[in-house]
Amino acid sequence: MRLIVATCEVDYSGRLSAHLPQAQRLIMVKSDGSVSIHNDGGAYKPLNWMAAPCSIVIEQPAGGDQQTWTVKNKGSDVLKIAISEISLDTTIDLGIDPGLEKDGVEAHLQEILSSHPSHLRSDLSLVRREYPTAIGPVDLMCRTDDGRYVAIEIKRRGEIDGVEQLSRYLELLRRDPLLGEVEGMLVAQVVKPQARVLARDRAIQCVIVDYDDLRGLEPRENRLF
Amino acid sequence: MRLIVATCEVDYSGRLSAHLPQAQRLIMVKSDGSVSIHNDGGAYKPLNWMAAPCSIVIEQPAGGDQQTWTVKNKGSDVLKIAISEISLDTTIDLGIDPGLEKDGVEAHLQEILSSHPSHLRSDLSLVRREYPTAIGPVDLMCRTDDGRYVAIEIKRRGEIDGVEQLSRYLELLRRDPLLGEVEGMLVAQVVKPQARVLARDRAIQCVIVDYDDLRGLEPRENRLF
DNA sequence: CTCTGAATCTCGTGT
DNA sequence: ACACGAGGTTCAGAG
Repeated sequence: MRLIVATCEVDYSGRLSAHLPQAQRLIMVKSDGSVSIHNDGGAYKPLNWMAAPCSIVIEQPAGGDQQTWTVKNKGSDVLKIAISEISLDTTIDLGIDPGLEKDGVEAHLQEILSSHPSHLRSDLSLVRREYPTAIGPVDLMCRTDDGRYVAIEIKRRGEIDGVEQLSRYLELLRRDPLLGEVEGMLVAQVVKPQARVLARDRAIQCVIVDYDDLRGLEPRENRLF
Repeated sequence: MRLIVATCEVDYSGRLSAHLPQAQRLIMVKSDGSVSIHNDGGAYKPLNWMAAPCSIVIEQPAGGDQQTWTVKNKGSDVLKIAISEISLDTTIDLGIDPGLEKDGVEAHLQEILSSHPSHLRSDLSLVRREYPTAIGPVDLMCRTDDGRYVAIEIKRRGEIDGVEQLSRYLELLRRDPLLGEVEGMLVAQVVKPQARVLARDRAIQCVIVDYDDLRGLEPRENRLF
């Protein structure tokens, strides 16, 4: 990884056109050739960047202290960086990274709830996870004690898209005479107001779950915290 | 901005739990207090981060060369960084950034097409941009030579969500007796196959536009390229 | 302020 | 390779 802090001016042309006036910024060049240009604020997203794979051509006019970098990728994206007044230029080999270990996203919610569908409604038992339809799998398919099917969509946050998605599944599932009148249920940690209204309009039940509560349902094992 | 290259081990707990085994990485601390931890590959997204506003507490056991950083934000997110073997530690004041100037996204497409609706279909003329409905504005409302209304949704990429969005608008617009039978049209630079099928099913016309062609429709002015 | 939708999104997964 | 969905998304704009 190469880190350069310098005064620079940047032009990007590709999926959009963008320009950065002259200012001091950090230029990060990763070992895969990707380049990103950071300012000293905002979140982690750089002001400009070029993702790997890409090629870097550096031109240095004889005698001048200014460099021009031309970074191109396979497509028609071009990043031009004019660099002057370099105040840091370091290259360090970081080696390979062992990678990030994650835990606690939608897949985990689905895993827990598939073992405890009655946590959602007392009369439910699991038919199967990832129940297939022609346009994709329903997260959970359950059945009530008196034999009605309930299609369940699990989201971290319940938004309008989730309701639409479940609606499409329901439309297909209800064409299957073996299933009969399939109910719909949207499960999420929070449900946005617009999604709630749309769900109500389509007779889809919304259930709010608490992630910490659900973790309590799991068999105790090696948890990080 | 402070740049540290060091061997570190990281734990994040918050909306999910994540762990980074010990390895050499870049730790970037911006002047707003935000922290991000980068490896030497992948795109610009860091392996772990904490967005501003947040607080950093640094503990250094007496005599040891290891530091522990605890970074917390207002919520319950916590980032713990154990740092050893520092190979770079630099702080540079970058000053404020004049900011990014963009050009060429969906808004620009809409702007050009609102001036040239006949580019989409020869019989169209503009009624108004951002035509209001109860659930949000339609990008363009046009009218055919023989007086029928056409609601147009403009996207950079036509995906299933865009069709759903336009469908909701159409459902509302068609309740208005003053408008009569409103047609739907999805305009995009590319239309994904699933979106195309759904659009066809709902009698929504798809139109592919080429951004470079459209720029040619604009009055020539100061273009970057 | 919150909420909504776009993004040069990035990143995983499955076909 | 491409398509699709999720994200600790981030970001800008509107209400």
